[in-house]
Amino acid sequence: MVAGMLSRRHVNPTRSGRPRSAAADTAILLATRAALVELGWSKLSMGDVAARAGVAKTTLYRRWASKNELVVDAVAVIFDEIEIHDRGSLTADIEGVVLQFAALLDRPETKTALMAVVAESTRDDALRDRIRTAIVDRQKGLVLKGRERAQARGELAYESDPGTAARNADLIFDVIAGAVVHRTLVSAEAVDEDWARGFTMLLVGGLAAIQGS
Amino acid sequence: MVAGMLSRRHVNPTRSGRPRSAAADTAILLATRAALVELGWSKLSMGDVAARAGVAKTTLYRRWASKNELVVDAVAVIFDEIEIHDRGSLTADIEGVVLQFAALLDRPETKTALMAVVAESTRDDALRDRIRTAIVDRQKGLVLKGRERAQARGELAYESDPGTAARNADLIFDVIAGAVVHRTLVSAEAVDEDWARGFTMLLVGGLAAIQGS
DNA sequence: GTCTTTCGCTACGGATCGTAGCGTAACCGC
DNA sequence: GCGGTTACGCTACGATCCGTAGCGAAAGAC
Repeated sequence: MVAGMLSRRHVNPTRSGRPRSAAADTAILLATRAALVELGWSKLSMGDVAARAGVAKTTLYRRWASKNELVVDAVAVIFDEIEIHDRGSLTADIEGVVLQFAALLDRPETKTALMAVVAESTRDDALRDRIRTAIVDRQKGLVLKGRERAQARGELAYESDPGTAARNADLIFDVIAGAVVHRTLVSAEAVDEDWARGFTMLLVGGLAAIQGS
Repeated sequence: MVAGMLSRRHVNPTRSGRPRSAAADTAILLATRAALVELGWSKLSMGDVAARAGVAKTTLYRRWASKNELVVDAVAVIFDEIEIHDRGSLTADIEGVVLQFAALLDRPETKTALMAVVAESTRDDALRDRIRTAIVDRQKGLVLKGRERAQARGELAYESDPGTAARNADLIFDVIAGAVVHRTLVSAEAVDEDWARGFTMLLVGGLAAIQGS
């Protein structure tokens, strides 16, 4: 489990004594997400989370050093839900990922938490690293997998230079995730199938242009 | 001035008595940006801002109801700096806007504040409206202007249906702003000229594909 | 059974919030 | 000038939340 893995920082390496309650971990993370939905980020208090989870506030601080890290772990799990299925074509694959990602961002706890954590990460390097490993890197894998499939189908050319290949993957990742996030959170409009279709058309058309160069 | 305009909500409509100090307005907004750079969002306190601005804390609360609204106003001004100059081609215009936007997001106060405010806006409709009018709508104008120029040059076709025209403009806006923001804040990598060139190539290529449909 | 660690609980100092009350300062109309 | 009106700075306050410390009890490891 991701959250457990990440929260084990302050744990004693020697395996003796009373073990930590795994149930408490999941209860805390669940309570955190629930509290985010109801209260939002700024009004979320550690005491409230502890009360909801049915644990003592001190237990909470024994596992997470700050509110930021707690929220990152609480939200990271959600992003594991996205999977890239082979739908037969690059266009269909992209549309699928876009809609899945949009569905995730449609949940109140996700949108609130993700943006709040990103905001804090602009001033906290450790937090940014945590976000990178817990969320971003894993999602970038989806782009790589989708490209692989498209190349196997002959829809995309194999990039000869590994440098440009990596740069293109990063670019595509930022365009997809960025556009969906911006549409959902800043423009505050729905990512429906029509939008996904239009966006995918734009992206696939652009990919052809990039490959030509 | 935008900030002043927006902060006049609680002011008495009758024009009598001692007027509000315009200097205090600018001093407060300046202090807010400075505090954001040094402290970040979560550790920003109203008392600290007041002290930096050389005003009483009560004065601050007389003008802004919450920390959120204050920060929106403090940051909104920055986004007015972006202008879209005619650089002769659609590609050059887009690259210019991308680099300007990236330069803005490179400032510590902008990245921190923008994301924090967006995060809060996911739970606060009034705040979202404020963001929309203060920041988003104005930027969307840049897209419209750029398209107009490209159409005049013959680089883009005139959309016959006003509905699709509006949808396309929104799409392009979300793609540009979203990709730049995501690259800068989530991926945490620089938007340099190389990246801008690659992104623009992708976008312009995609636009051609969209127009064909 | 003993040892070790976590647990829940209570209590605490410190910081910040947002508001109220007061006397003073600045501008308006007469 | 001179009341009327509003903004200002200042102080003080209750309320809330933070993060930590100290305690006895519980739960496994050996």
